[in-house]
Amino acid sequence: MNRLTDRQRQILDLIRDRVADHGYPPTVREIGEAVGLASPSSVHAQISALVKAGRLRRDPSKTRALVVIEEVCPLPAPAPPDAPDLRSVPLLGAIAAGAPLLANQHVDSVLTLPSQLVGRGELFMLEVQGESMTGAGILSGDRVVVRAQPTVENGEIAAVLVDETEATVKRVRFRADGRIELLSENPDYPTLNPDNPRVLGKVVTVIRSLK
Amino acid sequence: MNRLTDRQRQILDLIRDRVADHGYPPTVREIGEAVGLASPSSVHAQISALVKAGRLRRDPSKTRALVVIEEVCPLPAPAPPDAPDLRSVPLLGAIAAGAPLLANQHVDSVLTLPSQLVGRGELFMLEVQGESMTGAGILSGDRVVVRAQPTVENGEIAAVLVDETEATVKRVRFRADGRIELLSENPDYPTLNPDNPRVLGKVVTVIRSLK
DNA sequence: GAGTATATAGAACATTTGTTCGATTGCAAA
DNA sequence: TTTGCAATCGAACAAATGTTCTATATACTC
Repeated sequence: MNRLTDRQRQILDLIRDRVADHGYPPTVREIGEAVGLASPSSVHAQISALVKAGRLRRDPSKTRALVVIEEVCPLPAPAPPDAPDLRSVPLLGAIAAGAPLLANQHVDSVLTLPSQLVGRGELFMLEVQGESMTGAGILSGDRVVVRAQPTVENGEIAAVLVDETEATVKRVRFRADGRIELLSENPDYPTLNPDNPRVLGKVVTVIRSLK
Repeated sequence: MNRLTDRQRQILDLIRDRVADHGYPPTVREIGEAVGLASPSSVHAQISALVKAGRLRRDPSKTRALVVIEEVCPLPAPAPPDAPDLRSVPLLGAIAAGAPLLANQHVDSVLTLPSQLVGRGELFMLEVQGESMTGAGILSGDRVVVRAQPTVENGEIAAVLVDETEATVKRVRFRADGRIELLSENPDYPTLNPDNPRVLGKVVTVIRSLK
């Protein structure tokens, strides 16, 4: 990622300051006045750059709706040595073809969860996209904790790799002929009969954050 | 000085919440939507009353420039410091009539969850019974993490005490006449119009363990 | 030099937003 | 009943505000 320019850093600091001082963020023109930019469009350009750099969040078509995103300290990977009954569960992003599942570059973030909740074994987390499992109470945006294991029982919900690229969460059915069916829990979505499915593991927990 | 009306208190809480949640205060219309006032002028009237009561500061001719003036009060003990970013969330069992909510005898067990997931504030957990919220992806047996707060925004899912005895999880709708409707997310279940509902808090997280 | 990218300015526009005004409703006091 | 008050709504308006477009200047590259 690119470094921020002095002016961008100045703007970021200003917003932080104003929120702390006044309780609400400044407007585009207020920022311009404070940092010496005469045109709202100039500020707008800088803001957009900051948003693209991931340092600022902006709610479109709302006024005064800027939120500074604080840098997460790079945490050299101290991987807090799981307290007695806590587990560190990595949230995996895109899963590249064939790559070892838990390679570090896939880890988006780590959540510490009690083993009471997620149990034992090798764990990882996926964010569910799409509505195909709403019937089972798994909505788009939910995160599922998966226990890595090469197979599951008939009818269990699992994370499955199809096409060697994408992981989906589906209910698994083993047919007598040895093929595997992936059932959606939503009449609008089809049942999949993938050619080379690979079971990544069993979904043991569903977690949803409500906004 | 006059006492605040329920609605005024609700608006005050809402602004506080929004600043904490989003980083910037709501607009007049957003407040109206959240507390069940259809016209910006109604909200405007309430805001003016709050300003006159000294509970709110408003910068004239600025948008979204509301600042809650906190009552100076005897800091209620600064909440036991959990580990850095972990929160201990008690699972509450039956809630007896009128008894203080977090009395120890109600605590069934405690789950340690990352504040990344559950956020700030006073938290507790309930186990959902019944199918009334399946449409929102909340199934019977799920556990919900609730942030204790005296009110929520229109349309949010909350834990509400009805009949002073039982806590239910429902979607809350504020009507203009001041009454509260509790909406189920399941056509087989009715909408409730309880007489003396008490909002216990907002549902911030849903957790399900699969067998 | 020409060409390109970046930063900024200025004007114009569409939307958001706070505010005002008049009308309506419900309710309690006279 | 009438009167007054408080709360609300709906419409309207003016100001604030985010965004877009075009233009200019500066620095850097080839």
